[in-house]
Amino acid sequence: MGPQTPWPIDSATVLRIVTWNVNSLKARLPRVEQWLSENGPEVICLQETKMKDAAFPAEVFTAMGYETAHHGQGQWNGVAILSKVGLTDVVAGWDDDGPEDADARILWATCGGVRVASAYVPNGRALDDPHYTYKLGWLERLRQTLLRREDPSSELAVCGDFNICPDDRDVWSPEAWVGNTHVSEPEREALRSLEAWGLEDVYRRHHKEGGLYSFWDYRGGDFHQGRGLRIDFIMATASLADRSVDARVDRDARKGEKPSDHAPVIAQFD
DNA sequence: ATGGTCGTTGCACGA
Repeated sequence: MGPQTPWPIDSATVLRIVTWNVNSLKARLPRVEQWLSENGPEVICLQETKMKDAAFPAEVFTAMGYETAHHGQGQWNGVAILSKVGLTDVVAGWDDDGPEDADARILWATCGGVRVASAYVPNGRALDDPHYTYKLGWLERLRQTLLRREDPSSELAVCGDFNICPDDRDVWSPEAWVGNTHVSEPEREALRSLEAWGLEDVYRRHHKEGGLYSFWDYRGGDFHQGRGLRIDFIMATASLADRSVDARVDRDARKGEKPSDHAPVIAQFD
């Protein structure tokens, strides 16, 4: 299935939500523009834009029919939401009473009646690295934000790069990843805690088998060797997840000239 | 995974 293949077939489409870590929107703009012109999802969440708000090419997306919101900082992080079905009530960052977070990693907006977050969860780097503690704290802060501000019975989707493999099906070699970030029990427990609040991994609802990934390291020919991880999710509340009719990863977007190391994850809702 | 690349920016670090 190439990006030229119509998906979904047509007519019944009400809402398609996409999440895509683009690993620099500046470097990726030609690929992102091309992909949007071929796929035209109603809502797309981007991560790792790696630019300041002033550099965000809103006009490119406006010309394609999208309203946009961007929360960036500069050379690292940065998240965006593009929507063809309205974009209101934008919240950039945490907007709580907690400590300042220098990293631009989360952005909220309401699109077509759905509360949407674009999230770039910290990588963690290593289990003994302070960044791993930051990662777990960041995930708990997300859970607290959901508890305090959002209603699990509403239609809501937290979309993004979670930098966690929920279980061993999501890792190309669980043996090779023992002792690493992305697969540790505290990270997996943090993800389960978000599920306990009321979120569901929409892709996993529709695809139960292993070996289905959304990220492949640039190094070592990992993509062509099939060495990937599934770490990018559309996490939806039950009322929204129940509307989902399918989900897929566009592996073709990982091929070709100057690809991101992540592929877009797409969920379709009736 | 031993590392193997690509992105930022600068001569190193993050993923």
